[in-house]
Amino acid sequence: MNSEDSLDALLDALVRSTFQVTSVLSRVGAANDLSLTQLRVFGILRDRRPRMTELAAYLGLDKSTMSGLIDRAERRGLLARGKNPDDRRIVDVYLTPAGHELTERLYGEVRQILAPELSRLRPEQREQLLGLLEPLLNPDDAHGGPQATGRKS
Amino acid sequence: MNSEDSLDALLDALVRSTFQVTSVLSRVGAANDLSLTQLRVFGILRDRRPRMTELAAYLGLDKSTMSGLIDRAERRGLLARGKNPDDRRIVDVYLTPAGHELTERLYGEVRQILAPELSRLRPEQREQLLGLLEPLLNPDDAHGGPQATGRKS
DNA sequence: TATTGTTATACTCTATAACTATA
DNA sequence: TATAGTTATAGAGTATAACAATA
Repeated sequence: MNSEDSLDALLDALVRSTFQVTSVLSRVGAANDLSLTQLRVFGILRDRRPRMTELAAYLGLDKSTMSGLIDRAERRGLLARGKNPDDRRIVDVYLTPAGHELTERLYGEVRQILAPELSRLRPEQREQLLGLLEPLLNPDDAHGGPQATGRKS
Repeated sequence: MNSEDSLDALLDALVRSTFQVTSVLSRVGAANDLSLTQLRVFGILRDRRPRMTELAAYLGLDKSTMSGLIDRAERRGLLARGKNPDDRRIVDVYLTPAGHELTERLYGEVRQILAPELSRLRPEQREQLLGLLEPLLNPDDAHGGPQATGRKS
């Protein structure tokens, strides 16, 4: 069946490109003693200040795993724990200035590595790719309209 | 600069969809006591019989890490080590029948999870996406021609 | 001597279970 | 009682260094 084959081929390409990008992220992280998971934590913390449980849920990790992860990064001065005055059980997490700097630097490195590949796409192709990735980014979207809806470039 | 912005947006989408797919792969792996790395090993072994060093190089891991990884999977009867008669230093690795079965089953599960999202793309959009991922899959391509070159559906 | 792979060691990542503090 | 987070523990993943076997 043709539709099945096309799905298989796409799935395969998707998985392989996923490993490709993951490999870049790991490499950049490792060069700075950060695991992929920590890189992800830093990415989330770029514009948020979640509590431990939220972070764990978002990453699909146990809260005890989060404790260790945050411990190690905190010990390096890259992020900090804050107390919530309303509910003193809650601990929220945020990047220190050093953590912010590092995060932006790492994103820059990733960008430098991937930009050459992506530059092989013409601008309108990049726009296309961005749109086609949409279903993966919002898995539970009500998929009524065409994919060109709410995004104003 | 507009071209810069479009690159940033695409990079961001690419990283996020990477984490999305990774999350699916991890979940499916974890449900069968396989790490992401082992899943990757199994994916490679699906149609190859590499030696330890090749495998390590391909995954970007140290050979000592490979030893442990292969040890644990071998202990479960999912893959095996073979001796090379030409050069007795070489150890090559291959899936056992049980390993093959498991691998195909896992790929099926991944497919079942991702298919609904990808089905939101029309067939010609899937074809498009497949083509647009090409630059990521072959990072060192001489990028002379259009991306529709050597792949025959 | 150089290469292939394993072993010893140390650290990170991860989950489960038991715990403390707060609500 | 229930929730937020930490700690204790154990196993997997990882790299570095030292090693054995083969070339």
